[in-house]
Amino acid sequence: MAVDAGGVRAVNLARVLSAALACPTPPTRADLALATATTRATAARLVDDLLAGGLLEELGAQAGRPRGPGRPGTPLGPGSTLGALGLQVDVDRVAAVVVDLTGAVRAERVEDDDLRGSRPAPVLRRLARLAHRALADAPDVLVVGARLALPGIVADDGVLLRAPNLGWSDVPVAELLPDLPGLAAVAVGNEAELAAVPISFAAPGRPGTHRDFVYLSGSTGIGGAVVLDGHPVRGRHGWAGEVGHVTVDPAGPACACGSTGCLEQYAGARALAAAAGLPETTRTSEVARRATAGDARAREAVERAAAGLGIALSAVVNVLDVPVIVLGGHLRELGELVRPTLERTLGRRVLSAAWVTPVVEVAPERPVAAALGAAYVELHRLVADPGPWLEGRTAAAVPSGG
Amino acid sequence: MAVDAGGVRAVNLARVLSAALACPTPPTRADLALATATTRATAARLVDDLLAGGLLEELGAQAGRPRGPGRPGTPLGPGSTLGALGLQVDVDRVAAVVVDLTGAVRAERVEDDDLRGSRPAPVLRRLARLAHRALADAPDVLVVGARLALPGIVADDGVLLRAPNLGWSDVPVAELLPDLPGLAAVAVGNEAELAAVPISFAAPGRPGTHRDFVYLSGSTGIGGAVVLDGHPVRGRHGWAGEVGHVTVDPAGPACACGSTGCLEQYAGARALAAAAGLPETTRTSEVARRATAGDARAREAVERAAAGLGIALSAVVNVLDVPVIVLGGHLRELGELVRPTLERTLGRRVLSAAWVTPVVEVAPERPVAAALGAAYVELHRLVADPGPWLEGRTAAAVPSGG
DNA sequence: GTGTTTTGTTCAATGATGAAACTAATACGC
DNA sequence: GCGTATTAGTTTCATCATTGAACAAAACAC
Repeated sequence: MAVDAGGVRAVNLARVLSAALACPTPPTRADLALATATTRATAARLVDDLLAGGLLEELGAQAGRPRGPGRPGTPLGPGSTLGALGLQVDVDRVAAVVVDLTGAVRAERVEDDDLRGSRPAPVLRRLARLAHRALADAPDVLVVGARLALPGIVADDGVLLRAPNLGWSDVPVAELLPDLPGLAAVAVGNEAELAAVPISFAAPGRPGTHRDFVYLSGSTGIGGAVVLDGHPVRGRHGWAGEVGHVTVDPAGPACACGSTGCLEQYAGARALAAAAGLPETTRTSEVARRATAGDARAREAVERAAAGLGIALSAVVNVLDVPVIVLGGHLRELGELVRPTLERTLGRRVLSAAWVTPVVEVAPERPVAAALGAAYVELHRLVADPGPWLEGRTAAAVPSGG
Repeated sequence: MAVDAGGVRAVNLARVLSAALACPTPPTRADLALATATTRATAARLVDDLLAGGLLEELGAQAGRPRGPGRPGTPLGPGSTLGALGLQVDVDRVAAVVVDLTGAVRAERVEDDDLRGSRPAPVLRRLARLAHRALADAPDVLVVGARLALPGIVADDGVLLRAPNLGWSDVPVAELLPDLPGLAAVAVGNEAELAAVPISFAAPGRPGTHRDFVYLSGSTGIGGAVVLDGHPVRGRHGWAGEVGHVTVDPAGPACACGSTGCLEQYAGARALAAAAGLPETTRTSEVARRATAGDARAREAVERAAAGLGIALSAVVNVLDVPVIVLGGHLRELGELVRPTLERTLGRRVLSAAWVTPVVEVAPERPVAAALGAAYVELHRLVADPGPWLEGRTAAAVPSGG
């Protein structure tokens, strides 16, 4: 069973499907044959299987094909009947989204709330109710997987080891979460890592603008994700990305983690508010508003955050050679305010800046980015190996309902 | 040409060969069939091709096989007629080694010298002469590739952008290096990244003790390499691993790179010597000797280096989740002296240390580690895709000489 | 309306693996 | 010493997916 004829078919199914999803414009069977360096005969057979499985769909002939001589091809697109459930528990909200293979959000349920210091079990029951409703909102989508984004360190077996801002520790999330209809299990992942996925991908399987970047996330704390060559760097245990606890200044203020001078003490939402002379619960957008309006203390706080970010991110860039930094989470609000100092610091402290200057960008506004990314990841699992899925429902009709 | 029958064969050849090299004890055809989840018939066919190409060899029947009922199998081992040339230019030496697939060093030529501020062309000519002699030392090895390790930032096209300690800038190394007999081109790579390879691999294709670690290298400067899941993290342009310029303390001493408080200013060989009140060119082993002997300034210098390493490496571990740190280069000499402070700092500053404490190890003494790793990398290229090699020499006999 | 062009389909040939039968070589038991 | 059990390696045939070429379909262009 190393790689036999069946294995070849599985690989080529994935290749054709990936190529189809990656196409900026709906491809025909002939286009896919070209893209995957195979013959039209093979591409057509593989496409037929993918159509039967609902992974691809034949689009109307009008779908923006360039006109010209010759028989017009049949434009193909991702299937709209297959989707995944993305879940998110954050300090500010609970969310559930259903996303299909085209990238369309077929259902979105969000409940804003302050979940700092909450108890896991009730929150997870609430999340399950929300997920139920989202699934009911999209009855004609066959959901092939579910994943939950959590702002903390997650172990391989689905146990949340620690989410400092939620105040959760050693929570067996996968077990506690009530069963969802038609879904075997809910996978669990880190919020920043999952929120970075919609930056890497414009839609499931379709490359986004960047293949290599650091994404900074978070609200109170600062989480991060490093994406290289389109894949998140997860580390030995999947705990990579704790940019918030990189030391900015060993003589700096004490951090709740036991260390001193962590980035979080400079650019975390509470530290930022405190430095601006405001109550710790002040939203970052308010600090940014005051800094823009000319408030001296607010401006100083923002500068301090920018300098801290510069030092911590210089370490990341020096060690990982990532040319792009995307500011997400509450750091979005600071955006242009921190850019000058941040880019200047990077230019000075990054060794390779002489050849390539790191670029700082602001992530698009998207409160449920992590849930969206969670859904994408589940869809990518399907796309990466469609073989078993197709075998599992041979000759099965398109699902008629949830 | 996506994946056809020929592609299957290529993949399975690589699978069988990789499995054979990875085996701790010489495997038989039947063992390989088991290891690659294929049938004995297929494994035997693939092995025969690999034998014909010299990639595998049949060992004597006495090669440590467990005895028992049944027909004894034919133990197989890596071919001893195929090898690669590993080259190294360091501030302290020039080296050329020929390593075969078994991992045996068939030739080793080293010339110690101080190459700080040297001129590239003469050094590269000298390296070529050394390589010639090494190749002549191993006439019965067919050399399939060559790679040169350089202590600096290397671009994809083989240009050395900057090697601060050598004092080289923008050197088109691949062009300047005189041609070597029977070798099309010499690839170029970063010294730390290549020196880390023999830590990942006990022999070509044979896993070493660690799959995930940070390797610290260097003499004057400090280079680093991060290995995750057995593969070095190279970054967007291949410039990852500049641990030496991670900021330890933004208020620290100025660094030649233009920044302040870089790790190099704490744990670099010159900084270490200076902090110990010794001439900058003092070898690190001398500083270590004095510290061990009780010299107060030397001990302070070592402590300062250990603290700096702790802060910089905490950043690396927080961001990348690498559980093992291997001290190579001149940091080997400090070894046990820095371990207590280093491990303590890591324990305090690494967020995940509560679950997994990072381990600090000292690399084995091996002055030509980078050259060795360079040879391994070339051999791995062959192992990863033996198909073209086998086709290129169909029915060719074992080479009778260089 | 006819010719050209490109798409999609059909069909025999190719090539590698899988499965099973067969031969080879050793240990074990009597 | 000899037969049996057991495992290794080889041979042969069937299977399966791709390839390549020929064929049918559907549009544009003159």
